[in-house]
Amino acid sequence: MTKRSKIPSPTIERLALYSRPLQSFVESDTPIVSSEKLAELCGVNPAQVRKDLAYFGEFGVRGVGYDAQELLREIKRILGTDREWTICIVGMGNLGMSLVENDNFRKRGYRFVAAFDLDSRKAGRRLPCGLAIQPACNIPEQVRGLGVDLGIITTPSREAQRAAELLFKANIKGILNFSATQVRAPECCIIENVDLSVKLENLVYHLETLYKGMPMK
Amino acid sequence: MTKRSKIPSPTIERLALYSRPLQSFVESDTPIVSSEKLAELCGVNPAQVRKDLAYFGEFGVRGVGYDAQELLREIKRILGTDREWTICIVGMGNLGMSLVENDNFRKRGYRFVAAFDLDSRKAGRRLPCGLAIQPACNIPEQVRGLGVDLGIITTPSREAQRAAELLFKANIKGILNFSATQVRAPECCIIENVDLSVKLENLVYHLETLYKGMPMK
DNA sequence: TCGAAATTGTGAAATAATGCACATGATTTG
DNA sequence: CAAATCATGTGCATTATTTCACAATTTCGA
Repeated sequence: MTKRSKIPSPTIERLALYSRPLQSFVESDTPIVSSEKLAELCGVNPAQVRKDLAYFGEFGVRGVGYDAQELLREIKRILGTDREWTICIVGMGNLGMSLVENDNFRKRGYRFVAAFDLDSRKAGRRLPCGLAIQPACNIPEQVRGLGVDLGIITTPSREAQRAAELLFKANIKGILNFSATQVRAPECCIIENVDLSVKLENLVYHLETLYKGMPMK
Repeated sequence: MTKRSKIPSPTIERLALYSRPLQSFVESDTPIVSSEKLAELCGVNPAQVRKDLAYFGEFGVRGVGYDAQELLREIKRILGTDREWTICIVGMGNLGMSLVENDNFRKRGYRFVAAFDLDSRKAGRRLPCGLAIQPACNIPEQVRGLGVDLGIITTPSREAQRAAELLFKANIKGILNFSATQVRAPECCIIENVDLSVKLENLVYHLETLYKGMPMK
């Protein structure tokens, strides 16, 4: 299940976070940025920024700061986002449809190359992006054939595991799962779960405790 | 013994996670559930489940397990999801539209009561759920008037802060921010950020290191 | 050229979170 | 009714993560 790594996983999450303001700095021709500035914009501690980067090398200049463009390039190289990744998506409900059209993904180098739905009546419908919805039974063949890198699951919970199995069959290596169920996966496939209502529940808990005057994190 | 003073925030996140399978158990008339079973379904350690619950009380029976229905009720009470929460959403692009229609939210007791867009040309358009899109300038008055609990931001990054300011003006207490920028907020408003491409980047990093034969989590 | 200011990189301390292991209490079985 | 079994609750050791604090390095101005 879990092997050893010396890189804390919160560090990876934050590297992605840092890249947002860095992109802005590059676009606005701000050549140099300090760990303090970056930390402020990302809501973290400056020492944290430096330590996160230190896991991978020395990218800054003491007394000066970091070259925004260079640091951004390094972070992209570290994360693996310096190349295009292809994605297929299973479950073309409202959420699925919106993700396929999502500009942020495209801008960051992700490209949707196939869209599936378990309900074969949706098959054939053409999406604004040009893709046509395919029946889920096509997944193994299509995904293998296209050499798709990542899968996104946006089916209802009860169908998530079935969608996942089809993706495993296609030998996919990573899945972003938006359904509310945990998917059981073989060793060779990495699953990242994003349960949107969990996020809302977090918010609600904090508001509740705040209102009740209880101490909170 | 209920000691609410120092609740780890991962615990809160997991409580929400536990409620999913618990709901299924209740629906399928499975009255008793063990920490081991629950842990397995959520991909965590059984001791973790017990410890998480122990922060809030003793809900199980030694040698037996937990009453699914009762535990679910308790978790909902703890999280504050035992009542309806009203939501307004700002940014009616693809993502915003899909969230408004999202069934999961409705099932969990969240209700959208207003939808806004900064582009006033979208105003007046009626959504499938019955709401009509309003211009963002209406936020302060409308949100206050309706006593909305939570805000969701689904605008492009560059407009996120502006959307947030309008929500602050309406005295909103919590915001779920889907844009790729960190929003600066006053003390009195809690922000939860959900950057979807950060999730993808995590996945990509793990795949990269896997491919390169590097040790990983 | 020197000293002050700025800012990184990092060892070590502090804090936080997890998981083990076992005492405890419930239930079942022979 | 005793023994075996099961599963919770929890003290404590372990592991993970964050933050501090300061030496090292660069820049700038007098």
